[in-house]
Amino acid sequence: MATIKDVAKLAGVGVGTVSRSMSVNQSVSDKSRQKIKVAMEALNYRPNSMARSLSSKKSNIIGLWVPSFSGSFHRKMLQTIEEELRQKGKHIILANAEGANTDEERIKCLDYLIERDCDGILMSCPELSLVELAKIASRYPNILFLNRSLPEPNKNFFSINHYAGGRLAAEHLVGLGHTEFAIITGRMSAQDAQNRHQGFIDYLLEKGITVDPELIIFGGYKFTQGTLAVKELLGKNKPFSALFCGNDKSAMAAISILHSKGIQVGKEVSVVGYDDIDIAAYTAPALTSVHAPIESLSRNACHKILNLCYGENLPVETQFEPHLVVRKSSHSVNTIKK
Amino acid sequence: MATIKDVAKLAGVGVGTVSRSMSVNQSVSDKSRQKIKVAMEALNYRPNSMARSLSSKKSNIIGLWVPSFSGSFHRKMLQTIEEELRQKGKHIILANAEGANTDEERIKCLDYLIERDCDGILMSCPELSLVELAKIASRYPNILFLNRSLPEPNKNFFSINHYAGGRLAAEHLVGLGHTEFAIITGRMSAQDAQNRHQGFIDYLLEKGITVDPELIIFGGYKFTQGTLAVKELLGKNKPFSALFCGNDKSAMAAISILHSKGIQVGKEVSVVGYDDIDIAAYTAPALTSVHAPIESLSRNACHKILNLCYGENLPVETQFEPHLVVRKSSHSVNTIKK
DNA sequence: AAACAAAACGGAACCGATTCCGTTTAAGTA
DNA sequence: TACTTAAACGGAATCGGTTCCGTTTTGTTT
Repeated sequence: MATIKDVAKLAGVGVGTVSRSMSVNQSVSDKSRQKIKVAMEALNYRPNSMARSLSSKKSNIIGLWVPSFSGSFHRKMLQTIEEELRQKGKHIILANAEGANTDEERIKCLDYLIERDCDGILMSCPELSLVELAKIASRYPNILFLNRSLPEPNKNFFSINHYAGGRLAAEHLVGLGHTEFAIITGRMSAQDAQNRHQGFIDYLLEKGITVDPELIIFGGYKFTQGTLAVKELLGKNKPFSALFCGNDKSAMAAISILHSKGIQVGKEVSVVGYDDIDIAAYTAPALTSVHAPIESLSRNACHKILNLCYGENLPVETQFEPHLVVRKSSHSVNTIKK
Repeated sequence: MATIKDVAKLAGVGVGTVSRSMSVNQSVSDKSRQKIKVAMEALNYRPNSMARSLSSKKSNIIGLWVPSFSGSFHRKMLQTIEEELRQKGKHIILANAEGANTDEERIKCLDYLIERDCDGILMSCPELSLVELAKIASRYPNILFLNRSLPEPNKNFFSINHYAGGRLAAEHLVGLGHTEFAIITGRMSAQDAQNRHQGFIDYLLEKGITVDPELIIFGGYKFTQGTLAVKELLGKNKPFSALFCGNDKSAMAAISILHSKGIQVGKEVSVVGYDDIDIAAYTAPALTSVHAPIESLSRNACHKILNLCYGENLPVETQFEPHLVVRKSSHSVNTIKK
């Protein structure tokens, strides 16, 4: 593989000139630029990214920490971030914490990214405590936390107001006249699952409605967990007319099971999901869901990390509000009663 | 940040000794090792991976090219590869070709990986022609192709025998007594979709069964595409008792739509999917599917790239046979008739 | 104790870029 | 034409590791 020296020799110029010719706004004569261009093509020259990184002290790599690839939430995030950073010529390396069940393992997973000299890291970990996150941030400055929030707004925490999202779902169902609720939550060790749940029940409480504790199943965000949770729910043999699910995957599982038991979703039971993933519009019936603006969040986090690591000056927001998308899986309770 | 020189100075040894102490099987006395360890800890030393890469001419990065993150197929692949390579201390960088619709864009996406000096590349592209792949391979030696096959077996092509998989599905349904078939395929520009389809209809042909061309919908692997395809299918108002779907996502969409139309899947209509993704066991009814051993394929491809790039000597297979997993969505046609 | 092989070691050379510094060339002004 | 100033340039120093080479130390054998 040809090096910059080979190019310089063939073009009859110094290595400095070749290097300068590769970046804009550097004073190199058109004549030299042309000679260098010819030489590069003749030698099929491609700059060595490792040498570049070493001398410029920029790896042009951003690390991305995700708790799994399975969920639509993080898939969307991954997809958006990859697109956004690739456009800027940056590369991402991945750490999937799927198998990591303890804080220690989660941090080991992070160290795997740090050791590679990423310029910055985007971390979407719903489970590490805020204390733990603070420790991490002090040890490693260029890190942003996605889908996490602090009590007071912080420029390095990008969050969706899931509490408000939970309230939106409750408001919608109460508005439809429902009074008997069931809930399938995500893993309650995760901050976002807590917030969604809390928002939901807080709104109900304000309206004087309480949910039978037996009808709250602490499930998870996976399809399979949703399946098990609904089965458990139905096993209780207690009436409910509305079901709020922690995310769309578990809502889809719920719809599927309810359907197979001959219960008509959108008529006998209203189901509301969360996240508004791509396929929510295509389930049968189409799923009413709280839309979480993951894409905006991801893009803004990318902007911030670009500002931080490469001196760009892109606009950044850190707080994102969900909104409700009403489809066919939720229906007025009055119709049901008659 | 402390460098190896700082460590050497503090430990009172040469830089060579420090470097040697970091790799096993290098002759360094226990005394020196100890002094160096102490110095490293005192300085909180972490080797600079870029400098390391430059001098060792190994980036320890493997590039991964995938056509999208959306499908379960590639998600599983990504997950397996990430796990396998991380275990070996390698890092992966991603190129998602989601938006790439032309060969040119797909190759640009590949160049994005090459420019980063990956030691090797794993590419799972179902759509580039074999000629195009050959060109790529000649330009860039350390590349393996996943889920692609050549007429004759090739050590750099890792493939699942999808043709046999298609036949398995057909054999199963014919065995159940079905004679009236409908098919929803993947995108026929993709090699694997072609093979699955060809295997299926070839088996039927051998049994003297032909499929009404109107009941073959050229759909896609996405849930949404499946939804549209089934609707189109039902719009034809032609009878069929068995439906073969190009993958599980579209099969799930089919089940959902059929169910909502009051058609009982597993009784009136048998549905067989392909891939056997994790949630296939949890749909209602549970999905009969052709199991594609993506995990094995991915692991073996990792082994091969480790052998190729780092002189390891792991066992490698390149051909993988699918098998059928019978669940509740397929049923004998005799029961239906009575 | 002498002789010798093997282990341990220090340090220079090298990997392939970027950047800084001092010099040459070109352009503009009087 | 002579002088000034800026643009263009060549090449050395640098980034932080690995590895090779020649020397010193250690340990074993006679």
